[in-house]
Amino acid sequence: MRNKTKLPTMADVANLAGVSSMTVSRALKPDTSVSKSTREKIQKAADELGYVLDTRASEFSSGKSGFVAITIPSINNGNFADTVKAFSDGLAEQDLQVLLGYTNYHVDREEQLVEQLLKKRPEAIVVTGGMHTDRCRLLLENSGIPVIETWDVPEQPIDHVVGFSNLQASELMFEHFIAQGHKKIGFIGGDNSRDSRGRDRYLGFCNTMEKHGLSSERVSFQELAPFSMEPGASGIRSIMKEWPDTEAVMCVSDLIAYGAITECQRMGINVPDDVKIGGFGAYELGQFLNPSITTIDVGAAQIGKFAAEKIIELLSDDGNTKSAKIVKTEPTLIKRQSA
Amino acid sequence: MRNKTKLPTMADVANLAGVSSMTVSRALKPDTSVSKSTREKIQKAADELGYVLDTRASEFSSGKSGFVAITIPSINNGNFADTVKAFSDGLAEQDLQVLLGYTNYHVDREEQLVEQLLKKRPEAIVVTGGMHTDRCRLLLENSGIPVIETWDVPEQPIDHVVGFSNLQASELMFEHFIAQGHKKIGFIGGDNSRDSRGRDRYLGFCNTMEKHGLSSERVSFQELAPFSMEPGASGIRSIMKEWPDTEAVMCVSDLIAYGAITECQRMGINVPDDVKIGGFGAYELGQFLNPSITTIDVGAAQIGKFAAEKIIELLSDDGNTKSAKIVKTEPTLIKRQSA
DNA sequence: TTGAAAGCGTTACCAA
DNA sequence: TTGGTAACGCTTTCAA
Repeated sequence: MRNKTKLPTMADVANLAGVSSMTVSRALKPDTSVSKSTREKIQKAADELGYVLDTRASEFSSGKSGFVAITIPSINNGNFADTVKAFSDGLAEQDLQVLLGYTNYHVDREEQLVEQLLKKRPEAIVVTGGMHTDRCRLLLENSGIPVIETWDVPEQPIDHVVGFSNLQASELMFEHFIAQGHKKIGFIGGDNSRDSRGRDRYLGFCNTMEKHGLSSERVSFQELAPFSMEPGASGIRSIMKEWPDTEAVMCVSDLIAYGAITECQRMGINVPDDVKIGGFGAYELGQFLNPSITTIDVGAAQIGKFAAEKIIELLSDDGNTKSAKIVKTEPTLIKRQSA
Repeated sequence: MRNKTKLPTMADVANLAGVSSMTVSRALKPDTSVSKSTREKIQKAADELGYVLDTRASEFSSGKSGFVAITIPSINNGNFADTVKAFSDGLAEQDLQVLLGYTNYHVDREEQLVEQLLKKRPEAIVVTGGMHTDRCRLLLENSGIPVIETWDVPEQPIDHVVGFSNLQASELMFEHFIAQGHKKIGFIGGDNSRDSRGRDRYLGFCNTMEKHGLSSERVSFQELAPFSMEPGASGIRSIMKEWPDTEAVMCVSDLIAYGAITECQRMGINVPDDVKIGGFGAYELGQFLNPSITTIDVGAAQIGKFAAEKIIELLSDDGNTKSAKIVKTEPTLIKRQSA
């Protein structure tokens, strides 16, 4: 019904205003040479018809799509949300829209998503991490547009990178534990096969332990469910049961850390006096909890901001200015009560 | 540089495969009559060229955009995120993409956003709430596509509605307080001028109090900052200072409730023994906190799901089936520890 | 099962 | 400052 009603086109506006559609096209954009009187005439005609520009036609005709694509693992993750927000804010001035897709941490889903997004001819594409299927890599390489991998520093980047080393980031926490004199240190993580960033955080644990001649056996891997603290609780239970003298544990995320902390409280273990618990990600909530959570701030918003800046640079670029292929952000330790 | 490289088109694939571009067009879709051998030939040619369909051209040509638009107040709100998630999940099977915009709770920003979205010719649009600028209303009315207002039940709907009465929803909490024998009941809210849903929750407070012949004076309005518990803390301080015998307070959101609870703990007031605190929104976190938060579940995901179903129905519709204009979801009280 | 021609609504380009 | 004309890459429609 409704959909059958044909919307007015530029030609309709042109007719009503008594000008050519080319003039309408110009009058509807700022900074074009149209006499004031014609412009007003056209504006009036457009308002009268309730005309709204069809950007599909406009973008198709001009060859630009006016948006950039970004894929993130999960929409329910405050960190990725921060990246996306900073990213879209950074692009807003450039009249670039952001098309967002989430992969649920699956590379296959990512491949499917990337193809879908590419079909819409974005002017650039941002993906999370450096782990892709072969076909996905190929699609990105052949896309003819700037590609930015984020949240990681892949060994073989496709094109550009804005990220940090998850390995080095997690080392910050363990060095912090060690600086406080602890030696019996543990780690609670998730399924590493699907999440290379989580894996790198674990590797950071192993590296630091090894460097200081400490054991890296105090580990618990849990099935991570979105927005659940249960894995943290199970993880700390299992670690404290097997190694009751554990002094400090880092969790792969703040939420897991919070789960571990509340479980400690339940078990009568004081955090941080008996055991120190560290998180990862610097979620907003962590500062309000009791105890507040010591964590690693990976600079999620910064990643989005830098990615946006890079894209603006690359798109305005004539191909001359060589922007740095790899931009690294600096994770920092946020010292709070829990560790 | 990269952007100058011309991507292959259907014609290129057609040439390479030795067929017409029309045949390529057909071969690339499922369920079309193309002989198996031709289809394979074309597939091979497409792969060889790294061809990816240009949906801009295809959608422009066919007149369908393949996506629906949705606007929400904030991207950082778990409830709205739930709505969006259920919404996009519901539309995924139909090959409909979701274009998301957020208004920051500003009707002016909403107007701007809606116009921007409409320029892309979505096949339907979903907005949050029933409060719009006049021009925004007009744009929506003239859009020629199904419009769905959500999260509320406006008195004068533009078109379709999937929502609930915030007023009735908040009454659930106060009736719960009263059923427990409480009479000295309060409310902590925010700036009502910008948030009609918050205002309706306050009206629910006034209504219920009046109905039971109770005073509705125990109220504190705070400046609400995103992701801050501080307003809850200030609110409860101010209420307990002026009316120390207050028995139960409902907060306009779970986060505010959590702020109020922690402040009570700081002040040596036991929740729920001394004072009961209720929230609103049923955020995932509320169940893990100590005490866990009694709250109103508004069925955020349900709203997204119903909106998606409605859109599918309306789009496949020939205009015959008259789908109900207004779908109401049922908020429920979730009884937990804090009240 | 395949192909040819005619748009879809806008902008780029050149001319007036 | 304006207008005419030719794309843009695909799908629709009709014909073979």
